Amino acid sequence: MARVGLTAERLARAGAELADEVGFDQVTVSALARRFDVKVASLYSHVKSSQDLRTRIALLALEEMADRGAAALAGRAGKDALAALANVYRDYAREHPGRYAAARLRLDPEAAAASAGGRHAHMTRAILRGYDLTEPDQTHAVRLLGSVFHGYVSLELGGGFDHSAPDSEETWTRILDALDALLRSWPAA
Amino acid sequence: MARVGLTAERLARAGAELADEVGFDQVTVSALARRFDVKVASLYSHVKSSQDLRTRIALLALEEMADRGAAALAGRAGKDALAALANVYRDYAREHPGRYAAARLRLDPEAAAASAGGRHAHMTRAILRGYDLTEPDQTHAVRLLGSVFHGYVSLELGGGFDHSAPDSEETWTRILDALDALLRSWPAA
DNA sequence: GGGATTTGCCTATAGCTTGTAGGTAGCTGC
DNA sequence: GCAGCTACCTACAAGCTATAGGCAAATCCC
Repeated sequence: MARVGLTAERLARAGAELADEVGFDQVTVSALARRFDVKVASLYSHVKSSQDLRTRIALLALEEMADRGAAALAGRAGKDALAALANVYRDYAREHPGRYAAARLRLDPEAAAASAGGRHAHMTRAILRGYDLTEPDQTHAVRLLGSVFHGYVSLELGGGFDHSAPDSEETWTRILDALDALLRSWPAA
Repeated sequence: MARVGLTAERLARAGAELADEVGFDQVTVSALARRFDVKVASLYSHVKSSQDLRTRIALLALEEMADRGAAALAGRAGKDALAALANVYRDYAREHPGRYAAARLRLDPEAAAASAGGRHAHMTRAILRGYDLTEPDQTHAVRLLGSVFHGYVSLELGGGFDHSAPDSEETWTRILDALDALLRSWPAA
């Protein structure tokens, strides 16, 4: 009875890979067991449920994205920082569509609190230090940026911009320009 | 053997209701059969597969949203039109979260072509007639608006803005103001 | 080193879901 | 009123989630 060395950690990582290969909603306990060449029931010693597995993958993805974001923001400010963080999200989503989908999973409050969600919000606020916004406008802007990043990436990943000109790359650049301009002259209430 | 009067149409409608009640990804052929008090296999005469059912719900939702959008846009222009269409999406998503999720389903090209997707793009372009944008900026703007609408609604629905001030209502208003301002002074390339 | 304990993976089982094949009862048209 | 179509049925196969209980490998401890 050879021991493979399963842990919740390894399962989450393998689940993340699986998600990128076959899509997040195709990640099942069964598929993961097959990948480790192990019986399904064995996984339940490490993971509470299918939902628990998904949550772990989501937390992993959020953490990875936050790490990349932090690295990208280091030493940058203003529009430079804006573009850097935006590209982190977009590139991550294109490299790891399954993980990105996982990161969009609705977490229960407890998991959300333990997640890297706070780091993400913090990074967006850091960007806004390069612009002249005070509360509550800063929060409005944080939410706008979050919406655009997530919305664009999600539509692009869904193939929404595939078959029409101009190409997505150009639009992305121009949207970042537009956001920069908007933040520099944010309209008063 | 009482006949219930199942049709693909009725199944899609009931599926949409079910989605709003329990979430789109909880919509199963089995659950729908229970709802009609009918055996599961009976549904397969009307619907090719679980995927087919989901697609029909998605098409229904896209159509409903497009109808609402068209009604809201009638007689409006400029910022008025912008806010009207934006609110259609947001309100629809809040009234019908399951249907909204369905509308985000990735459709195969054939289904996409037969969907109301074209009407949605057309409506967004109609709004931009109130602003001074020429191609390719108009397309960039269409994509930006789509991203913001979808992104914001999606984050809001996910509870992202629930536990922090200011409330989502205010942010939404200010984002629409900001988009209007941005479209009026869209930065040159 | 060897017994006790913990831990990792196992078999077995039950319930739920998707999907197919083939049968039967009810409606429709003539 | 009966022929034929259609709607719904039973039966079944296969896959996924989840739990219970068992055996063996690793680890602890003297």
